[in-house]
Amino acid sequence: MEGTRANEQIASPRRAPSQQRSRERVERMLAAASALIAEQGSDAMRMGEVAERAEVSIGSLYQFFPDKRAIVWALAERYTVESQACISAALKDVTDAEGLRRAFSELVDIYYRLFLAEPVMRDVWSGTQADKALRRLELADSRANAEFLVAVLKRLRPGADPVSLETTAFLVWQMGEAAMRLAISVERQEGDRLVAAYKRMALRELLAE
Amino acid sequence: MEGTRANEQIASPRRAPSQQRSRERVERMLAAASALIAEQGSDAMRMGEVAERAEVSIGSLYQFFPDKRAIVWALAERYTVESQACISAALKDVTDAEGLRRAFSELVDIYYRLFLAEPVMRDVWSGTQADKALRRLELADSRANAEFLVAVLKRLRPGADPVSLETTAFLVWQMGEAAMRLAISVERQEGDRLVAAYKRMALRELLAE
DNA sequence: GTTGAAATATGAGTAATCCTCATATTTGTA
DNA sequence: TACAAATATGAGGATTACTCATATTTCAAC
Repeated sequence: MEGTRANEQIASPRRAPSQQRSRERVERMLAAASALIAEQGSDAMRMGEVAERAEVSIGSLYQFFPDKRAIVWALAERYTVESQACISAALKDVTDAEGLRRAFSELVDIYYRLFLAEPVMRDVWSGTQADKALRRLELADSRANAEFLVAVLKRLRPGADPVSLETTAFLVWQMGEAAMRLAISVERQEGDRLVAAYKRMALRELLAE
Repeated sequence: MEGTRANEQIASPRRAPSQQRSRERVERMLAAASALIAEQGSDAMRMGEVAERAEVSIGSLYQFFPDKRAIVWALAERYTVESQACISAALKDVTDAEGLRRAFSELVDIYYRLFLAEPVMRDVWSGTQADKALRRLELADSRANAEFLVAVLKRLRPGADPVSLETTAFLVWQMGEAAMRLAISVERQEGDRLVAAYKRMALRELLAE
């Protein structure tokens, strides 16, 4: 809302830290940013504050991050990589309906817990809705995750139209993210109910026909 | 991202225009804002630009809108009121499964067309994800809309647990909004498929048991 | 050990933007 | 006509993302 100019492209890192010293400092910057986001949200996070808390100068911050969004993006990427591995592992060996039911259910639980526990992730995920470049990246990511589901569905329903399976998987996946965002922004008890309802709804769709 | 301070409360209008002259000017301000949002998004919209295009001074703008978000919110409210009437009308007289199927399907189509046609609405709806105050308002609104669905479901499944119906309706509704946002941010053809898939999925859930 | 180039560090300063406020003008009414 | 309330104005205050000229550190080659 403030200095963000056209909100379109994500700039590439200004320079990758190559020395031990700078790598440590970049870690400190990310840790400081993470703490600040957890405390007050990425919107209220001030670059000067990040620098101060990381005990580096504002100039150093910009040496490695081209702009404010790049910091948020760097944090988001960590979660992305981590969860992709998790998803792949959970769905890799599913071969029947019962297996899908179990794996999917567990995956949803894991995500839900993650969302509840990590304020930074929560913030970053909400932010992706408004930031066009982040949104595109998130969609690409979501598609990649949906592919794991598609692979399972192809095994379960060999005759089905591939495009239709893609659509279903992508939609189910995005609905899941929306359900999580919703669940964490209401009372815990209602959130639990919503997540459970999403699970039912998604599985009904995935196992249909 | 810029001047937005703590992103918490929505300030009330500074003053309601009571004279003919000022009412017209406020209309011009809203029209200017709407045009600018359509062109470049609310994030890139500059208050100075709104004032200039509305041919009023920056001071006049702030006479009636306490801050930038208030303008977006004023525009959002118009859509909200309008669509609430539409939803109510569509679902009011539904009494059987086939009726629900038809009404719901039509409602989704209307919403989808609205999203496709109105860049301002699109922008505002994405914004609600990041802005906490707007988000709360949107959730309240969504709950109100879901109530219309609940009323229908209670008629269709008198024996069902009311809390469960509430949860289902609220979830289905929020999923719908997420599906719309998703559909309009991909290629038109894929968007159509996603909306159709959402319809199937939602109806399967609404008509289940 | 010296040297020099590349990497890194610094923070005062620039630019952009939201919003305020003291002041001036217009409107409606007694 | 007089006067208060409503409305209009725009220069300027306050923040904040981000730049850049300059200083320091690292490290490899000799």
